[in-house]
Amino acid sequence: MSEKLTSNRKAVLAILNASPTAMSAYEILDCLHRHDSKWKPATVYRALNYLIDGHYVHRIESEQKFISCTQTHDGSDRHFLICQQCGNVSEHLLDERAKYFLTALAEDLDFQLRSPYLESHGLCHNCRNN
Amino acid sequence: MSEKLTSNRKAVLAILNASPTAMSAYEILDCLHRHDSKWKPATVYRALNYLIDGHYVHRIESEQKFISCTQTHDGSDRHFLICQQCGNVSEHLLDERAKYFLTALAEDLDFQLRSPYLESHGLCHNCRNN
DNA sequence: CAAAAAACGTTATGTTATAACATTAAGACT
DNA sequence: AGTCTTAATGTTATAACATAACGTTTTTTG
Repeated sequence: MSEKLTSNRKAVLAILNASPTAMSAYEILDCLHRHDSKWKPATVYRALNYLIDGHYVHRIESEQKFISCTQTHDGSDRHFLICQQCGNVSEHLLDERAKYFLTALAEDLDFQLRSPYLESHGLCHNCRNN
Repeated sequence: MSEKLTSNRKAVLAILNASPTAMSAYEILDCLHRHDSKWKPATVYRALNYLIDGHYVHRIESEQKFISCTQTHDGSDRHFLICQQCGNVSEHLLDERAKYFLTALAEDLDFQLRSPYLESHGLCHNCRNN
């Protein structure tokens, strides 16, 4: 859990840790520029890719944004709930029943699912109740 | 079903109709340039957005690509199976059971699903059996 | 300490998508 | 048909997302 990160990677992760919403790489870059103008897109993307490989961070495919990981896991079988109103993203693990269901649903269509994964868009608890 | 399309829209749709795999807007643009150099990105995107609104075409969110629609429907409750090997995309409707399952899965996490929708990545029948 | 590997800095460029505004084409109503 | 209106298009520019390539520095390790 606590291998140590280089300062670049730590800086990028710190920004994502402080954000409940997913951020684009360039939003992260803007944030970093407040402290230091040295940052360049490639540097941010390199840090992000490392953090993603290590499951410190996830990429939300449907939004091309990044969010810090809040779960202990091996990187698969995730379920992201993305609120369309406030932008908050919550991360959950797909349970066995859900994994089975998704796998079987694909199987019925003669398709071998790579690995169960879900991104769901809608309204979070707070936004639903105004 | 058969309102008539302008020539730009017809041209873009014809290209997608001829492709079993999803195409990026710029791949479509390259195709169109073989016949006429007049095409510009904005023209292609305008046609695509119109075709998407009319459910002639879908956008595959996880790939930022476009595919022609093969189902009759109102635009919701789709399930796309995207083959990682050959790139083919097949489109299906989520049945009531699947819609219920996905909605309940979100509901258990205190989240109100916008509308059931799935993009699944894996291996299609052909690629699985080499 | 020397060699190798990993990370970083930097520049450039590739890819995806839309804003803004002028012009043309199409439909609708006397 | 003529004019008014709206829809579609052409065109230019630029925003937003992402990586290639290559040289340098730092870290690891034998």
